[in-house]
Amino acid sequence: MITTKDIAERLGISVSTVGRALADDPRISEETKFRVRQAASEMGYVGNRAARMMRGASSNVVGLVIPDIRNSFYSTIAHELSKNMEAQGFQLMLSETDDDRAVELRHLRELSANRVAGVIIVPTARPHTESVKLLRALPHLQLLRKHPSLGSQWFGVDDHEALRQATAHLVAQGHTRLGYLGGPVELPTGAERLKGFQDALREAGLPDEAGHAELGPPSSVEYGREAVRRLLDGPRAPTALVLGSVQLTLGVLEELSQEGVKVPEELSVVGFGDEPGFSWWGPGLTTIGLPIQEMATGCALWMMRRLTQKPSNDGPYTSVSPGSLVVRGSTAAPSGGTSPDRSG
Amino acid sequence: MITTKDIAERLGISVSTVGRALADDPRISEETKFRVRQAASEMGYVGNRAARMMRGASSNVVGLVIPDIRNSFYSTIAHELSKNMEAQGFQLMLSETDDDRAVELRHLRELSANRVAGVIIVPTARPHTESVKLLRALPHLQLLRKHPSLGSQWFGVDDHEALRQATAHLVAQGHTRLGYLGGPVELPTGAERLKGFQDALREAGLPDEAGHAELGPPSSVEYGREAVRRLLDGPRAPTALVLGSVQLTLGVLEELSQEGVKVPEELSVVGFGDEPGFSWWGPGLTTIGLPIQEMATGCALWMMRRLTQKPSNDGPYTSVSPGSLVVRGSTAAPSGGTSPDRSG
DNA sequence: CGGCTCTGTGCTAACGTTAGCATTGCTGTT
DNA sequence: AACAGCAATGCTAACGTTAGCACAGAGCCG
Repeated sequence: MITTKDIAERLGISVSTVGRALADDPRISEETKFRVRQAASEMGYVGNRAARMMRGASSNVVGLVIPDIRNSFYSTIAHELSKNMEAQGFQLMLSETDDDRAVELRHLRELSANRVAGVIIVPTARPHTESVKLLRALPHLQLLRKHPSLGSQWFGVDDHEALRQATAHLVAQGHTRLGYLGGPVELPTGAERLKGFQDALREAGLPDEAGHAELGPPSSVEYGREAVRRLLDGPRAPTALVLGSVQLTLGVLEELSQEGVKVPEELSVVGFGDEPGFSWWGPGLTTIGLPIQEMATGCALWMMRRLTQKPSNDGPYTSVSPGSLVVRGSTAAPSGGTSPDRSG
Repeated sequence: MITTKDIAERLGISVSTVGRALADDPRISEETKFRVRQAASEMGYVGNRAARMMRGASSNVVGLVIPDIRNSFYSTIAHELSKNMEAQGFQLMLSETDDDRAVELRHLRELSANRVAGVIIVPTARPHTESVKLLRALPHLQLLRKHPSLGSQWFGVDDHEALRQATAHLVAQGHTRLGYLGGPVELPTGAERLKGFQDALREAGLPDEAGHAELGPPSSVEYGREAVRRLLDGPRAPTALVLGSVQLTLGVLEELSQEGVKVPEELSVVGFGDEPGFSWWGPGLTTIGLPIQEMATGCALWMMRRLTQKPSNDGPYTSVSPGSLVVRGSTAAPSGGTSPDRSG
């Protein structure tokens, strides 16, 4: 690798002068600057950021720690972050945890060793103590999930309200036997979404038995397929189904198509997220649309401001984006059930 | 940040001893090792890789340079790479080019400045000269697209054969007016796919006018929508359509659903890639399935071997994965057209 | 013509880590 | 007793870059 020393030797000048010329220092004559730049370009010199960092310069890398990049939820976030950060000369280090705290810890150790400038993380359900320690030593931002022992900077969506709204939509159509399929309560998002489902039932005056919830790994398409099969084959099969994760929705849709379940006649369905394909699934999937892109952009801008501005504005920051129900054809009144007008 | 010096001072020993203890050097007594590890853990010491790299250690970061992570093609690749590399202690730096050579160059400059160990790249159509220079100074691996002035290590799919097969499938069903929608010929993949389409027609003895190709940005869903509209509204609308990119397929499917085009009665369609949603689109999308996951795994293993083994096996390496046609319901004989048996 | 400023450049130290060589006490051998 | 060998540790330099200070020469003023 070419260093400033190589350039200096070739031109018969000192490394200081080379360094200053490349930094466009006003004290260096234009002629010297020209010769240095010329030589640097010819020799293929590329500054060594590791060395620069040792002299106190900060890294231009931000770590993104997410469960799985294949989930379009997260790939959208990665894209928005990357785009916004590239414009300001920052790079993105991608770390996938697969929702495994051991993997999460290994990644955070690596990110710390590489002295990243900051970390944007979707934490696992219960991060390791060391993970928390490592994160707290860095500017960090939580995304979607919010863990109490981490910093109070958080961007997320209103999970409770989103699921409440989706469930209320079904209840308003007369459903009294509802199923919910989502992530475990150990995850803050899982807990909030389940609560939104349950609260909507309670608000409608329905008994607790009206809602049956199946909870499992939220990133597993396969689990979605299994769970919906179990739900429909069970003794009190629901007439309506609410979903609490994108991947589970994908699994459910595949399974329902394959099994030929008639939607909305036999079963009403409300999905989670709005993927390409949801609009053309069966009669069109009614689903909870989330402003992922806006959230990701906000997230990127916050981190960039935090890293480029002098006064470290570390005050608590929380941004909650509302979801919005996209009504398509997959929801209707239950075939043999109560009418939407349940005034009795 | 805690350094070895801090630990040394606290324990009243030298930095050398601390460094050796942490490296588990056999010359250091077990007792000292224990005390050093204890102190390091308590003080939250995290080794500084920048400093280590200055002493000649190589980076544990590999750059991944792709057009757009939202394309599930690429997110699958990123996932497989990340997973395989994490197991060996490597990290992934994600760079999106949006197929813009200026952005590509900026990213490669950053990756070089950060002294990444290697780069896996899906190059833009015509990378900048400096980009080529930067890449050639690093272990690098091309993915999908193959640029002649870069190294001869390449992982890709047999684009020509995949499109030839898809087109032949339609021709065998009796179609004589076919449309193709794909990326520009400037991209190696675009050129190969178009050629596969054209060669299939030629092999079937069809005249050149039998195939009409529309070429445009392969990563634009919106372009897919526009182009299919243009194609169907044109004077000699095709009875069958072959697609040459995942994103274009997504756009086409959305547009066809929305416009209520009857598939396969009015139009036969063969998609590209096999996304969730393709199976439940209309009558089920006949599509070109690609072994992305296997390819990505191979790619990761190659790079890991290249970076961890001593003899730099830089010989030319090419791995071509075949695609496979997944036949579903979106292809059939043209309604008013020639019969499959065109023996005349 | 001595001393001043100004311009352009060089010297040196420092960042955190590690490898090579030096040093200090021991123990065991002749 | 002298010395070799060994275990455990310390000292120093080096990696590439940059900031602070030093310095040489030129031009200018009194």
